[in-house]
Amino acid sequence: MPEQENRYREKLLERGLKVTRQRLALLAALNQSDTPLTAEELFMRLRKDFATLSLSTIYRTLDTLCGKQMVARSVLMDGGRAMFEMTPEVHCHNLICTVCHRIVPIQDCPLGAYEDSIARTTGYKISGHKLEVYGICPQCRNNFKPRE
Amino acid sequence: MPEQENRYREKLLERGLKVTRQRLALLAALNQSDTPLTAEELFMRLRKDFATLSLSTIYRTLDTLCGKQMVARSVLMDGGRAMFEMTPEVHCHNLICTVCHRIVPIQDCPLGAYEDSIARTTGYKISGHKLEVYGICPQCRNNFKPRE
DNA sequence: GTCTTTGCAAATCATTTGCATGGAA
DNA sequence: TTCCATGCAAATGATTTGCAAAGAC
Repeated sequence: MPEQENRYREKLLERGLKVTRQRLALLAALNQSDTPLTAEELFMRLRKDFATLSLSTIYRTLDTLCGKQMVARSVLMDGGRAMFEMTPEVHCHNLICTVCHRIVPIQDCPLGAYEDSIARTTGYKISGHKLEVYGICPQCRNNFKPRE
Repeated sequence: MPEQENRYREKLLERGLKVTRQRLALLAALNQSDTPLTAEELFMRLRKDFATLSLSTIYRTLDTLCGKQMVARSVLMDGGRAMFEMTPEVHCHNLICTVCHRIVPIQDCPLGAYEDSIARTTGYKISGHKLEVYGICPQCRNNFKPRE
C-alpha cells in the first residue's frame, strides 16, 4: 500500500522529521492494528522486517510522533505498560472487553453537551476528554454463560 | 476522627483483612486527600507516623485494598506512576486542569443512556466506564490571559 | 499459636539515556 | 556534508518478590 506510505512520508516531512524505514514501518503497524499497542508489541511486529531493530528506537519514535500529533498515547495502561495508537481522525472512544481484553472503537460520543454544561458550572475552559467503556463482549458472554 | 477509623476497621474485617496501623493510616491519608495519590506520595505522608515504614508495604497494601474494592486505581497515570484514591461511594468523574494539574470531582454523569445504547448496538454487557475531562481552570485562565 | 502483614534487600519490568555509527536531506 | 536517527549497552525509576521477624486474632 504505497499510497498510505506516501501520506506518512509527507506528514513526517511537514513536521520536520526524517523519513526512515523504521518510522514508516511503525506507522503502518499502528495503522493496521485495530487496538492500541504497547512498545513491546510494536517491537515484536517490526522485528520481523528489521533484524537489528532496537526497542529504544521504538520508544524514541513513539515519543517523537506523539509530540507531532501523529500518534496518540492511549489512556489505557495495560498493567503499567503504555499503549499507543494512530491519532484518530474522528473523535471516538474505546469499548474494552473485561474478559478477553479486546478493544473496539465506538464512534458515537454524547459528551459535547456535557462539556458545555461543565464549562458553565465550573468556569473551566474545557479542552477535551477521555472515555473508556468496559463490558463483556458477546463471545465471552457465550463462553461463560451458566447452563440453565 | 476515631469514627472514621472504626468504619475502616469494620470494612477491613468484613473482607477478612487484619487491621493494622499502616492500613488505617493509608486509608485515612487517601481519604483526606482531595486528589488521587501515587504510592510515593502516600509513603511520604505516612512516613511521618511510621519511622520504619517500607514502600513495599504501601504497594502491597494498595494492591490488597484495590482487590477488596476499598481503594481504586485511578485512570490517571502521572507520567508512568499509578495513582490511587478511595473508591468513590457516588459515581463521579474527574475534571483535570491541564495547566496546574489540579483535579476536581464532578458528580453529574450523562453516560447511563449512552451505555444502554452501546449495549444494544454492540451486544456487549456493559459493566462501567471511566471518564476524564480536561480543561483549564479559572485561575490558570486568569494567569495566562493575554492583555487586551 | 497460627497465619497474615511488615520491613528490608534484592530482583524485575518498563522506559530512558549516553555515545558512537549509520543514514536522510 | 550536516545533522538527525538508530543500535547497543548501561542507567533509571516504578513496582514486585523472597524471606525472616513482628503483629493481629
